[in-house]
Amino acid sequence: MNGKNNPEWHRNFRQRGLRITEPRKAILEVLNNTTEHLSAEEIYTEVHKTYPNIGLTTVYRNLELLEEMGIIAKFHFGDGRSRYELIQSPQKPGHHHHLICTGCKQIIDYDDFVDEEIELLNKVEQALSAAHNFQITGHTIQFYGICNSCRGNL
Amino acid sequence: MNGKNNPEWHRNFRQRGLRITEPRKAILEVLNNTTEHLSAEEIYTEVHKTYPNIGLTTVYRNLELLEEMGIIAKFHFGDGRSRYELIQSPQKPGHHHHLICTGCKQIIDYDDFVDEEIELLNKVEQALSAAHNFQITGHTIQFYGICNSCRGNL
DNA sequence: ACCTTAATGAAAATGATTTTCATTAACAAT
DNA sequence: ATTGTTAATGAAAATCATTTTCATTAAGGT
Repeated sequence: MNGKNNPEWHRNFRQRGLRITEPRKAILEVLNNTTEHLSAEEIYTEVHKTYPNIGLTTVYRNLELLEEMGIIAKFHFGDGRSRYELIQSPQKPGHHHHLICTGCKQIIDYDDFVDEEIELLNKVEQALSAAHNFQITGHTIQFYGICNSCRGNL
Repeated sequence: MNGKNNPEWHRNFRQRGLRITEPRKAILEVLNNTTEHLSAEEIYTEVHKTYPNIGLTTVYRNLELLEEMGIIAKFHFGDGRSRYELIQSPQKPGHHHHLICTGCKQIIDYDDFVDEEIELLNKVEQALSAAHNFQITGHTIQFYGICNSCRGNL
């Protein structure tokens, strides 16, 4: 059901003594096949189609797990719910950032200038590490705005 | 009680037909005198000391209002509650970004490299505006990491 | 001092996420 | 293949931040 990359996370899980379960397979399956930034409930709804027994709690629990394993990233786009994205998605560009329409809430992945952004981020990261004695683990860059069609609706 | 900058927001409010009320004065007073990034409840608690009649609802309502008036900014630092900061704070550097410790949740305002960051952000902003036909209204840059003492606690 | 109505506060409602707990099912050992 | 251990699950209840409702209060123009 989800091709050759199975072994990868299987091994990853087993090393930690974690089990390969149907809900886990189904959740990763959904994440693997979307270009969107799904919320827990949206993932639940999607998984539910092929695995009707799934519980929303299980989705939450596994998203938390996957996040701390570094397999998915959790985002806050200002709509009051967390959204999740596979860090290595077959459906997406590599390192990208997000552009959010505050009107219709659509989220656009962009990677124009990301190289430059990352270069600067690295520089800032080093400066901050040194100045504040932090071990930097991640960053967030987002742009907010109003898309073309939402502007029309004003 | 809060010096010479009163007239400023008073005028601002009155122009919109909004009233100058005790709760509003008290909330702005608190925001004016902190270097922290307070949540609604923290603001409520603080205001409550000098104005015990304040309601949490009123705090939320006014924070929303102040945000849409462009007087305060609302942030999400990943601890599940919104946090607020005066955009022009007498207690803070001008345009700054945030460094968050995921251990103890402390938030550090930094402005090293902010000029460079902003320069790049402007460039990206223009590119994104053009490419996606967006009218960009804001951005978020944050770094996450683990501070020195939290690293010790691991 | 009076009126109009914006603003408030308390309580209830909502919505996302977490916790609890009894049941189920992975999978290591047999 | 069968079994035993215990990680994982699902349902229901609990929690927590935020929003809504609605009757009351108080700004501030008259």
